[in-house]
Formats: sequence, C-alpha cells, structure tokens
Amino acid sequence: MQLHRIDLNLLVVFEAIYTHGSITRASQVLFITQPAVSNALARLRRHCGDELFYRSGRHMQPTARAQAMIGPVRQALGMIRQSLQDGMEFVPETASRTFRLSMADIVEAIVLPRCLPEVTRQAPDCRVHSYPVERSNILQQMDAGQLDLAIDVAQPGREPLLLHQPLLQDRYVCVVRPGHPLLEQELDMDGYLALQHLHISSRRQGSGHIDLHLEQLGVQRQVSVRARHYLLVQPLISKTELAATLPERLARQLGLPYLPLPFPSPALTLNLYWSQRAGQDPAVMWLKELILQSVE
DNA sequence: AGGGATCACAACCCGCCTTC
DNA sequence: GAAGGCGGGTTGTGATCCCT
Repeated sequence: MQLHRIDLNLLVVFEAIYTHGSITRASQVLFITQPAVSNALARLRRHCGDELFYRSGRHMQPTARAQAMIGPVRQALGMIRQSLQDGMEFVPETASRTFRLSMADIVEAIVLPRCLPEVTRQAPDCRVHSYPVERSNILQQMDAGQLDLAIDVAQPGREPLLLHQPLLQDRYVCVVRPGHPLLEQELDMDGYLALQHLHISSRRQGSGHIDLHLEQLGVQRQVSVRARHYLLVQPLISKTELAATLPERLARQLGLPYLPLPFPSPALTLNLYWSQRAGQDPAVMWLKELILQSVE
C-alpha cells in the first residue's frame, strides 16, 4: 500500500467511529456532517479492501480487520498528537482541553473535591473526565493519548513503564454505625473477627488489601456483603450491624464513627501514575502538580 | 424513529500549461 | 522562475432514501 496515496485524516475518522460505535456520533465529535464521515469511511474501505465496520442494530461493529488496526492506529495518532504538542507552553487561563483521569470512586471522593475547584479557577476552559480504567489497560490508553493520569493504590513493581509519585498516605480504620455497642469498648482482634464485614471491590472476586494482611497474621474475617461502590458504605453501615474497614480520610468524610484496628494497619499509599509520553506534555504536568499540591 | 448510505451540487485543491 | 488561468479530481453539505 502506498502511504502517500492515503489521506491520513481517514485514520482519525476510523478511530472516532471505532471509539463511539456510530457514524453520527463520530461526525459530532469531529465537527463534520454525517455524510462526510460516511464518505470518509467508504474511501478507507476502498483503501483497505475491508468493510471495517458493519451495522448491528444501532451500532457500527468493527470487523476483525478493524479490531486488528485500532491498536496501531491509536498509537500512531497518539504519537502525532504528542509531537505536535511538544514544546508548546501550557497557559491554563486560555487553554482549552479535556483531561482524562482514571481512578476508583473512593479516590474520586477524596481527590476531586480537593483539586477541581483549583482546576476550574486556574483553567476555566478545561474539562476533567474521571472514570475507572482496568489496570491492565492503563499503559496502553496512556500511550494512545486517551488517558492522562491515573491514581491507584501503590503496588511494588507494578507497571515498570509508568512513572509515579506518592500522592497520599493513610491508615485503615474500622467503621460502624452510630450507637454501635462496639464503640463503648476497645476493639480487640476477637471482636473484629466476630463482626460481619462489608467489603468494597470493583472486582467480582479475590482478596482485598486487608484480607491479604489478615492472611499473613493467620486469621480471616467474615465478609458477608461484597459490593462495587463506596457510595453504598454510608447508607448500609448506618442501618446495619455491619462493619467496614476503610481509609481514615474516607471514614471522616462519610461522618461515620470509627475505631482503630486491633492490629497494625497495613500502609495505604495512593500513587499518581503517568506515562513517559505524558511526562513531555506540559498540560498534564501542570495538572499533576496541581493534584499533588491539593491533597498535601 | 434513528441512523447509515447515496445523490447532486458547490467549494476547494492540485497539476498542467501559457505568459511574462 | 513566478504568476495566472483552466480543468479534473476530491471532499464536504443538505436532502433524501432505505434499512434496522
């Protein structure tokens, strides 16, 4: 295939259709009309000799060829975007861009209220999108220019290709409902293990940080409720006898009474992660510094 | 009804040729 | 070599058709 005969803008259209699963939606984000996207797709189809997308109900599903193409295309476009951005100064007052962050809802609750007021004050035309990305996809999305920063629990040796900086440290505490009889005494290990626990995890199964720590101590707690979102903690804990082991900052934020754990709390460190690529982007580095300052 | 494909038309781009 | 005119090709738009 002769590259000079291909309009490389077709790859931008390809990426938009793949991302949004719709020609109409792609036309909206590219600020061109639906026929223009349809026409561009027709040209790319001729170049590739493949349908690339087929209609399935109201969605455009990628063919196997399109699925094979999307990774390299995203990577190439990410590098082009980066090369065009390199060396450009970031002026928050006039800048207009969207920052994409990956973090769990618990981290959002702790970090975003602290840093977003300053982001909107300094950079009124910038937008922040926060959503959780699977750990295994973070590096790929950062390389493709689809993710700027990620905040996650520090794990030794994780993702050696990512750069990181400690964001905040905390300790775990045991949260119970107001008036819980446990609040009138000191919580010992027997009392802790006798409790029914609420465990929050985005995964369907597997041990949590605390469970792994207890395992090392040779004991096991009783998890009777497992849920995905920390939003559930406040309403559930306040109406039941359940206990939850949470970071102290979050316990304070929820306004629930809490007790120190009857064993040395494992260290909880949240790290801020970014890619080599983002390290060259003055805008991302500006946001990184702002987040670090806001949670100090 | 929503959304992709197609058509006719207009605007723009680019290569080629001519003139200076 | 630079500038201008011409013609063909490409791409975007609105309108409309047709499929799911």
